[in-house]
Amino acid sequence: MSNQIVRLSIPPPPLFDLDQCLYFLDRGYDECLYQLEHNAVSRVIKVDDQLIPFTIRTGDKGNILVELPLHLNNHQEAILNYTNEWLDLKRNIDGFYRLLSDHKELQTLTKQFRGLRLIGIPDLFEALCWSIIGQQINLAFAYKLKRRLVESYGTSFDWQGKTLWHFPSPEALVSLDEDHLKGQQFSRGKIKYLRNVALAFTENGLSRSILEVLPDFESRQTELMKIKGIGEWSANYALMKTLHQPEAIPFGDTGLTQALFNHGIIQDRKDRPAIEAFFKKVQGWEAYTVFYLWRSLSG
DNA sequence: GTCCAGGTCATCG
DNA sequence: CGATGACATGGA
Repeated sequence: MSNQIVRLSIPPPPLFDLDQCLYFLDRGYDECLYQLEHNAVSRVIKVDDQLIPFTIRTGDKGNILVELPLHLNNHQEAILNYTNEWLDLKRNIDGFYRLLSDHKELQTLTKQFRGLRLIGIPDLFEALCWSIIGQQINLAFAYKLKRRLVESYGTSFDWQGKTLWHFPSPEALVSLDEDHLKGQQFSRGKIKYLRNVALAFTENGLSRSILEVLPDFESRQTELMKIKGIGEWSANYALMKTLHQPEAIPFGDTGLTQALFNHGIIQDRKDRPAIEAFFKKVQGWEAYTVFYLWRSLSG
């Protein structure tokens, strides 16, 4: 009955490799918002307050296979839209590869990670909260904190023997329990900032679509930085991961400066003018460059 | 114990 | 404006 599955096959766009994307998703961190198996990833999305589970796996001939429960078949389109956003399937990244090929230090990335797409965080609220959680702590710890937040305030759906979690809603985090989160090793600062972000959504009407209507990168950045706790790094991180805004560069990011240093592009990690000068050379593909540089950190 | 980690804010000159 | 310090907490 309800455990029957529908399978959809998506032809892959040029310069796309699902295995590269899955490999990026599986860097050894304790991720709680999707579950990886061999050649597959499963998660839930929310449509009109209903949780819809699905799995993306590699099919033959490089095709992308999307699976969903038969009784939720009416949500096919929402799942496909989400998949397109999440894995950035609709973008022609020819220009990016041409640019990298011309770059002495970075051309190796086009071979190493061929077909990798900018894996996004389509939910703006989640991206902003994740940026706050990740501020100034190591990633392993950040994932631990995120799991605690999600399992305390999020929602879950059981499918195919898996419990799939969805990130908490702004409404759920507005009324978060400060002492509880303190006991879960959240700092006072992070707790306050998370609530500020939640309030921006519930009280001030912030949303992804509000942001999209704004005319340019700077106005979106300014809008996000009105929130106490969202600085330049967090705003740009969210714009990069949620809107795939090409010119979003998370300045100050330790991973980014580390990677630029590793590739011999900068000598001094605090030399912002040198970093800006480098990114001028990849104009239009800054976010993609950042993403590939991050990828280069984990082998 | 020390140093660092996918920063941000308030407070100075 | 740019510099500086406070904040907070686990992991190597």
